[in-house]
Amino acid sequence: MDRRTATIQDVARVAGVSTATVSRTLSKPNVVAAPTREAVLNAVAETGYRINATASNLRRQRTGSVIVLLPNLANPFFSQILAGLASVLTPAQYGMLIADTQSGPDPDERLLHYLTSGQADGLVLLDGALSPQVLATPGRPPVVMACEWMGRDLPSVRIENERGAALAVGHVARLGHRRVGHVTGPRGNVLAEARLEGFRDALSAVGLPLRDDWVLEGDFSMDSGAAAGRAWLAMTDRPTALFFSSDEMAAGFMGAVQRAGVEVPRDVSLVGFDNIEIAQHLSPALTTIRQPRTRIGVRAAELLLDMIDTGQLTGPSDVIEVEFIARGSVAAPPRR
Amino acid sequence: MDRRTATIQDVARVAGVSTATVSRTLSKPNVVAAPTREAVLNAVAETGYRINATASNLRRQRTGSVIVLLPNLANPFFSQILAGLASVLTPAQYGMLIADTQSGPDPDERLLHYLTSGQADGLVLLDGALSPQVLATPGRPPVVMACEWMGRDLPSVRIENERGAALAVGHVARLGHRRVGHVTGPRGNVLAEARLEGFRDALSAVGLPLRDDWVLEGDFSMDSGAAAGRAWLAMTDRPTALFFSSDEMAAGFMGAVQRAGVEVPRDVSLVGFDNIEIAQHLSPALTTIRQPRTRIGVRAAELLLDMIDTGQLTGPSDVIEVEFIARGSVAAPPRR
DNA sequence: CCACGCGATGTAATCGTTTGCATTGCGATG
DNA sequence: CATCGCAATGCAAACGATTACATCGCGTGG
Repeated sequence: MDRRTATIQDVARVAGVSTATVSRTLSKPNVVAAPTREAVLNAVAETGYRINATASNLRRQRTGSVIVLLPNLANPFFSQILAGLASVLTPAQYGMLIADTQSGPDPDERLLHYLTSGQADGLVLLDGALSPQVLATPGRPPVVMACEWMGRDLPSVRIENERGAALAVGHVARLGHRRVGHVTGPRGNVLAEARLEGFRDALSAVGLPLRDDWVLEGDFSMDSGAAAGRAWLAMTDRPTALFFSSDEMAAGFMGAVQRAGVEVPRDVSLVGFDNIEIAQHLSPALTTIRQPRTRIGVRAAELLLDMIDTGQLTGPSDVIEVEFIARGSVAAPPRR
Repeated sequence: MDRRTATIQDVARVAGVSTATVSRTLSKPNVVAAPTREAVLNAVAETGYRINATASNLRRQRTGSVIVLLPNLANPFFSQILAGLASVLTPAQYGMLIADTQSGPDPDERLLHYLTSGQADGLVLLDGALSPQVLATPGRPPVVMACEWMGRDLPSVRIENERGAALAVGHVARLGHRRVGHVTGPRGNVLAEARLEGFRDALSAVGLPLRDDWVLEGDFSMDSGAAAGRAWLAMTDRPTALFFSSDEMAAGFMGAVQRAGVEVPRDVSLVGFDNIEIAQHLSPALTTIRQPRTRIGVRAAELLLDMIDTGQLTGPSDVIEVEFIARGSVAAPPRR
């Protein structure tokens, strides 16, 4: 029928009112009289009018979208957080723009770019490796850190990393393990540090020694877990239980040592962190710490929308509980 | 310094030129004289001017972003495709808007919404379950289907599903397996159908019987793979090799039967599809068909940008090669 | 010497909404 | 009956960029 898409002018003409009335009917229906409202709505239906978001945003000095910055899009770890974010942002009529900090040259550069570009009403940061001082940018939009976090002054959603480590260590200690090791996340990562810290504290809380050679450095990936597995195989004096900073690493470790003939949990007990989907499907199923990633996304989005609505640059932070999940990868230590 | 962010007017004033010249300097630098250009660029630097994307888009009748519609954001399968998409869209100055078709009420409704909303210059569909007739919308933006696809008239990027199935079946047949089963993807899914078709054809090509009771229905998920594992355990007359429509299902199957004491590949051989990251870290490592998901995303984005640039609603399709990856989950069949 | 062409820049309309302010009409109140 | 208040609507100015068209200078060829 119409060659171009209908504008508010077309609707106004068809309904016999001004564009102002059309706009008001759509945004605050209660201020226009019932008959008028009906006429406008009919005209909208007749013309197939869809509000032009760009024009609306320009006039209202907003963008209608939030940017989610994450370190690595290819990492499935973030998918569920994204799903949580989307489940809040979409109903609230916000678009979710995804950007990868790794792919470009300098991550900080990218963050700065997005902060100043005015392309978003708010940012969600899933990358804790970005430097805090960038956030001093004047006139920047509200920012929420999810999952990883840095400055204590920035609103954030995080989980009980230390408590997760304590649950893991407590569990294996209770079963009689006295030789407990840890595979960390990447150096400098806040989550990794917190879990390492929690591991250390938990060890001393249950009176076990902390042996530096039993703390292996990983980077959350399966590959690094497999590397840790090979390192463990090469040890002469091995820990009997290991706590991993991520399920991925635990899975990589398990595969590596199993292929070398080691039996889990008879020869070594493993505790992961995250409860990713594969955990329950491994053989043996992986004992782990569950962190509700969807909820992290949901809460982060809620916090951000609050800040956008109120125009605040600060806001509350939220800590989400973790849960210990006992499965088959842990048993009493082998007898010497 | 400035309370608000600088506009093009501010730059024009500082540089002592008109806004038109500023705009031209930024968009087509070669048409302005060198000294003027320099003055403008200095003014831009001085004022900290950032072009207002919303205003620019309004005037240019575009949005600067593409929408990626996917069935389920929480499914890590899509992360790498997203990464591929982002790696092309971001450098091309396009924002990537992510939307989930599952979360809303009616997926078709959602698609229609995005097609008519004018919020994007193009769409990438990762969900083949959407009905084709929706795409008849007049004035819709260009659409590319990635990975899953439907009408043959829509530009798409797909992979050699049939050939993947043939590679898998050929491999196990060559090792002597004569009892080969299949675990499918969800009924109605294009990928699942193509792989099932390829499986059937491959069987008859190598002269093996197709037994309906050896074709189990799954839905790509690990859970459904584990269910298939339990079904296999309950069979009195079992296939000795299985081809799975996804690695997830193969992993779920493997875990389930291993926990029941079955040894892979001694008792049963498994071939997956996708080559997800975990495949090489399982014990035994999973033999599978690699599909380069990042490249799927890259190609889809390239096709879409081409269509946007040329204003075409049609375009070429692309088929991406798959590759057989031999690992430890396949061996000769057990002796009877 | 004049006209013409061309390169560089300015003027102003335009994209499609939203919204402050003015206007209108009508019932209520003094 | 004049006035006031209020609800409903219209008018028109933004929002900040892009770009068709006009203008201006200047060099060049007839």
